[in-house]
Amino acid sequence: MKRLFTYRLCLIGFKRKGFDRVYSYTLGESAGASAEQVRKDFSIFKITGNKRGGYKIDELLSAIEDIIKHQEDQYMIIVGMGNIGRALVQYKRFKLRKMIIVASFDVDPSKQSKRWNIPVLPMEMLEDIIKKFHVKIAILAVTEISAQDVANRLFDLGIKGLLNFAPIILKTPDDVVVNNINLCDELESVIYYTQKVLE
Amino acid sequence: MKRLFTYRLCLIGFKRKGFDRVYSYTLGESAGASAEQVRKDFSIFKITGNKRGGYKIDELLSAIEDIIKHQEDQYMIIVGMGNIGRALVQYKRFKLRKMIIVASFDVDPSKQSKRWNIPVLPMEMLEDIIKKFHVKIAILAVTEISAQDVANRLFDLGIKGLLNFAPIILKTPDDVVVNNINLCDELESVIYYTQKVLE
DNA sequence: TCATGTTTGTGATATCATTCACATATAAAA
DNA sequence: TTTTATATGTGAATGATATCACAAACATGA
Repeated sequence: MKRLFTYRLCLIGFKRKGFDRVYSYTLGESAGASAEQVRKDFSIFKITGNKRGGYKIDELLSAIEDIIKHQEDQYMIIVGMGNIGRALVQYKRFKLRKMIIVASFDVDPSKQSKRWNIPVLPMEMLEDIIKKFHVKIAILAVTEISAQDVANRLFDLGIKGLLNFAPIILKTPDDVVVNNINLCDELESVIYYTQKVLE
Repeated sequence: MKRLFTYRLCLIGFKRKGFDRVYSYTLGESAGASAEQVRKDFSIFKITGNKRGGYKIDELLSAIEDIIKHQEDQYMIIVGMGNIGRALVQYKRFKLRKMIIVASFDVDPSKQSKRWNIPVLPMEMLEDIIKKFHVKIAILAVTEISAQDVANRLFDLGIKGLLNFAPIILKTPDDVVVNNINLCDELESVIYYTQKVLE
């Protein structure tokens, strides 16, 4: 599944370079997987190519889109307007992927201005917005101190998917999906493997 | 390896809550792994607990630190002062983990002010800084258009580890470690699994 | 001090993921 | 049209990870 996203990325790259076909070998090379891996992955999802001719990039891309599909706009909120929250609010790429941030929230009233393209609201308005836009997905970018409390509140209000930037493993109900991004750990992992490569 | 970071996170959490011991079951529960998994992981790294008494959190933590170890400060640079670059420059947590961002870079002269605690320099100064601080690790937060070019330049200047936020799979020399973070994909993956959980 | 219940540490086993190997299809060239 | 070289698609083999099952250790309470 993770690889599907990588393939898509590579395919977009190939398309930009003017190709209209790829071979499992080419794609694998660029995505960091073996050719067989690529073909197996596709066969699992019943994506089929052309013997001898490889895969047509456009067909492949739309097949992948179908699997990852959410054709409709996905409304989302961001909670926590610190460094990361602010960066994400302004991140333009979300819109291209039909991911719409309808509002952001922060406890700090001084952050509740409308300097950004998206309103920064007080926490009391969480319920209103979530109900109004039927928000199911939230981005959590608060401190680790308040992360669990805020998360609980979001779960109570019906949030079912969370992208969590707080450096803490949240306790979550079974029917909620959480994806943790810990920037320090990601960097630390780079450092670790770099040191290993350098013997 | 990935789990080691998760364990550390959980252990810090337990410590904050006042515990001084954990059991494989407790830790696994909180880290999203089975108890056996936790013990196996530890046994691989020769981390040993106390039968019946579990593991002492402090000992465990320092054992994990030893494995992930980089006791010395790690000097790093950030290239690209867009939304993400700016957020990372201000991200305070890096310092706590001995990861020091010595400078950031951007092609856009208008961004080369000293508003931040860290200087924003023109690309021409890359070599100077990398040489001066013996920088081996870089964070890439430029657009996908220029990402490959900038990356190549960094590799030429001796960068061996890269945390890449550009939505592109980079071509890299064998002795370079790259860790990709694609925010859209991370969010999309949340959406995907959330839809799945909701049947 | 001893018995007891609990938790670790780890081979054996099972599950999952990747690679191999090759039959099959087919685009392109002759 | 026929040949041929090249890719796919997929079972079988291998390798990697996770779970099971249980003996050994030892805190704790009687």
